[in-house]
Amino acid sequence: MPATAKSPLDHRPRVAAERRERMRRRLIESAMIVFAEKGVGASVIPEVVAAAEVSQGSFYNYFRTNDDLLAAVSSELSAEMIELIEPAVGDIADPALRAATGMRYYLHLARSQRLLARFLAAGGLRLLSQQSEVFRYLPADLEEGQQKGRFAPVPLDIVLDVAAGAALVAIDRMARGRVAKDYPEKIIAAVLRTLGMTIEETERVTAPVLRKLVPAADSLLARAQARAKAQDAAG
Amino acid sequence: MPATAKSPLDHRPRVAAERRERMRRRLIESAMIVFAEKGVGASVIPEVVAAAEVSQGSFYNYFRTNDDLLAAVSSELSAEMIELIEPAVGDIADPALRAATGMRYYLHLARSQRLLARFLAAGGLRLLSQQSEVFRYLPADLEEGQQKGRFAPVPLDIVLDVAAGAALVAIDRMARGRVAKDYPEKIIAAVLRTLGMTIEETERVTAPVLRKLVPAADSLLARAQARAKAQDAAG
Amino acid sequence: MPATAKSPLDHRPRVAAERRERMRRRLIESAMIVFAEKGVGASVIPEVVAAAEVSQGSFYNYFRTNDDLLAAVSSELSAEMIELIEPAVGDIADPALRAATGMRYYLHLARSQRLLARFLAAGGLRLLSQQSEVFRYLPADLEEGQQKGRFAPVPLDIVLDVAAGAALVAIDRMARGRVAKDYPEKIIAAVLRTLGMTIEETERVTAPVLRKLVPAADSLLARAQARAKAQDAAG
Amino acid sequence: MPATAKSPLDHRPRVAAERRERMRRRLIESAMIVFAEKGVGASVIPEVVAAAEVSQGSFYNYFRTNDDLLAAVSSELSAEMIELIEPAVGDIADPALRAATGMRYYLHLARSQRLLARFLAAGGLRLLSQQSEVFRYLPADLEEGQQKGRFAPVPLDIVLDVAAGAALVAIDRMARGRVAKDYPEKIIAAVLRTLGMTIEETERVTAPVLRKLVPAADSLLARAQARAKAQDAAG
DNA sequence: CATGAATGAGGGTTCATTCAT
DNA sequence: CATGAATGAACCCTCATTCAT
Repeated sequence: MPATAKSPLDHRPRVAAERRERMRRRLIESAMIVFAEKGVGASVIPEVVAAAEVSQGSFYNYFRTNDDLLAAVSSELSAEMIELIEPAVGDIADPALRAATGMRYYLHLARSQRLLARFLAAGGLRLLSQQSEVFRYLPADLEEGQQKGRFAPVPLDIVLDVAAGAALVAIDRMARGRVAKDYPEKIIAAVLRTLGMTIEETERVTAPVLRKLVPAADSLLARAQARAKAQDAAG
Repeated sequence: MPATAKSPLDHRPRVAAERRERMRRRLIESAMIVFAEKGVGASVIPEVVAAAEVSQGSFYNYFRTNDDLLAAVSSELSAEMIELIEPAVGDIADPALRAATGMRYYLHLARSQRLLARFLAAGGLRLLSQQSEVFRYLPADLEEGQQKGRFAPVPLDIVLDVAAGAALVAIDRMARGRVAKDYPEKIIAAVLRTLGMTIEETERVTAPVLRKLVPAADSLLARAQARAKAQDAAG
Repeated sequence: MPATAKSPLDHRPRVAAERRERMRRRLIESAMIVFAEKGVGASVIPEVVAAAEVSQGSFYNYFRTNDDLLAAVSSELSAEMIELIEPAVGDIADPALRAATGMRYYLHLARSQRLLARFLAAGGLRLLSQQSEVFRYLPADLEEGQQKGRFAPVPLDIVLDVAAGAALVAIDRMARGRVAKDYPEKIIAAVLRTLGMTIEETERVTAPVLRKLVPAADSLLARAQARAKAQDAAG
Repeated sequence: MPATAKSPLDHRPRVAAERRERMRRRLIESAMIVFAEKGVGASVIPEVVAAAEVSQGSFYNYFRTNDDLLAAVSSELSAEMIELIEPAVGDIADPALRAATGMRYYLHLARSQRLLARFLAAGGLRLLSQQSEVFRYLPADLEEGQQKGRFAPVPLDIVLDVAAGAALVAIDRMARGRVAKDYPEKIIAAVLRTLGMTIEETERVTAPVLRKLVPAADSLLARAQARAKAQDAAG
């Protein structure tokens, strides 16, 4: 068949695939909201299908278990966060500044997207492993920083544990209520001190003004946040 | 009536109260094990009554909800941990050494008592607030240390968040598998570095040999751990 | 598309709705029988699902509570009774004769349908309010009769209370055992005497031969009665 | 044993029997209140023992089933009502006046004792048979009245059914809310009309002022009513 | 594929009753 | 006899999952 052929057999599957994709995204959005509300261990399927306005039966055409759904939300979020943050930090030369900035973006994202914070806090330790996507860049940055003498020769696996824990508690705090605007910077500065940086140095690398990261309009982050807000306003 | 004659009204209620107390402890032990296995959000009552070999109905003579039970386990554990650790650190004069030693004991306890680690990890963020009993002493130690110039003038609330997060992740790691014997010391040293201590100083205050803390034979810690081991061996 | 082609979207929902309706009726039938046996305050759901040969879970797709179910049975019965009786009395000109005949039909229906009597007796005072549907026409008849001088100027609200109570006790008696064929007439005559009618007059208006009211074959009355009889024969 | 002997063996059993009797009455009081609140079909034992401040186990030393308890309350109430009403009507010569006055006292008692009304209404048809104690005198009065020509030659069993039903509905109405002071008289007048009395005659026999019947201070009626009121005021 | 009713397993809870003390 | 803990049956209800249409 020539590439230019536009038979119905070409058209129908495509629109079907698009419909399928839209439905999947609707389910994931709803799931993120429900997980954030009820916790990742809860029975969410009924609420998710209600929120997504899909039939019970259809759900199983897309996901097989609760955990499937959680994994889908989680990996989609990871990907979107990386896509937002990576371009903003990838070309920073100084590894210390790069690590600090990446973590600042991460926490500020959670701070500005309350739903994201609530979802991540709800996931807790359980998501830390899957969220490792987000921490993908940190180990390399820390090693490079250490090799370049920006950090003291401390054990980096330990620092990574502390950083993960600090992020988790920080996100939980932000999920629960408002925090000061520079709360993320203070947390990150503390983490950087575990690397042996001086207080002045930590202040310096957490000082630069960040860009405002705004999720694409059709992203999970944007859509779910919008729906959650509408819901809060209504209910 | 001679003074030595115990009236039945003195004896009967006492043995009844003792029986009741034993039953309650059996349930709490079982609950700790089941929570550690299935998570604190799960529906544990059926498994708890099975493990305790009690009838479903009996359970409700002691606890009304899952959360009641969790709170009971949690507060009993808190109390026992404090009772173990506090005598061993209470009379340390140097606040930095005191804080470091307290945290070391806390993590080593979790390291030596795998069940405890699994329970605390299962509780995650949700238990951090209730476990605050354990962190009761830390804020005061940090403030005293800061006033005495042992720590840099960093924001202590931030350090507390980082410490909590670090402990949480450390406990989770210990719950999942074996770690090096000095893993707790390395975590604590990292936390102390957030207070501006030098690396040498952090090594010094995490160096002293600790006593071996051993839970009383009739404590929740000892009994549950014993039962969990027996269970592992059997099943 | 030709006009005769029924789209699947026309057919599928219809048969689904029909199946749903059949299921609902099965449950209501079973409920009427069980309520009549065990009383309207009892826990009937397990027996109803057993009698209807449905799963427990299915029940909750149709009714949420015991009271829901009772209300459904009750209102369906009310509607069916009105549908049977109203055509037979609606066009009687004399309000006294109309009231008397309506009440006679009501009691005779209960007399010929033992299950109905048992259900109504089980409901007792609790159903009187909901059964008010059945007594919908009585107040108007009485007022009209009073205005036309057929009845003495007695307080009608009082007469209505007495009529309701008399009907209740009569139904209870018929539910418990056989009564004479003219028992309803005697009860109604007594009620009419509270309106100041003479004995001769009450005999006159309760004398006409009534049609035989027979519930439609697919009505709740007919189906439940048939099932109850089959059950009695079997058990 | 001479009548003057006062051995301990004479004293101990007596106080024991008195204690037993007091406890029994406490349980019956509580039961009357709980039945009135929750209905006679409900599970009342837990609430009754709580209200009576007795242990669960003790309950079974006094009553074996729910129905036992209900029968006890019912028969005690019957006896007390008869004891109150009978002396006030027993020596009325005219059987019509006697029947009317007896029924008036009955309804006025329920009107002034809200708890009594609520209990009787809760019992509904189920209590009518046991309450027949109360209706013990009515059949004889009616027959005597009929023989003496005070009533028309109507079937008295029918009148008794109507009277019972009227009383039931009247009591239910009084249990639910306030009614006019002469509501009982109007109901009774209507019942008397079923006996063929003229309106003027029914008014005459329901006109006499009644004594105020007041239950003895240690009666079930008085004590339960007092406790129910205290409860209402408190809760 | 979408739908939504049907299912049955499982969890939560109450309650009548028994029994050791 | 009083007590109150223990029991197990029974009830209420939710939910994941399947399947006919």
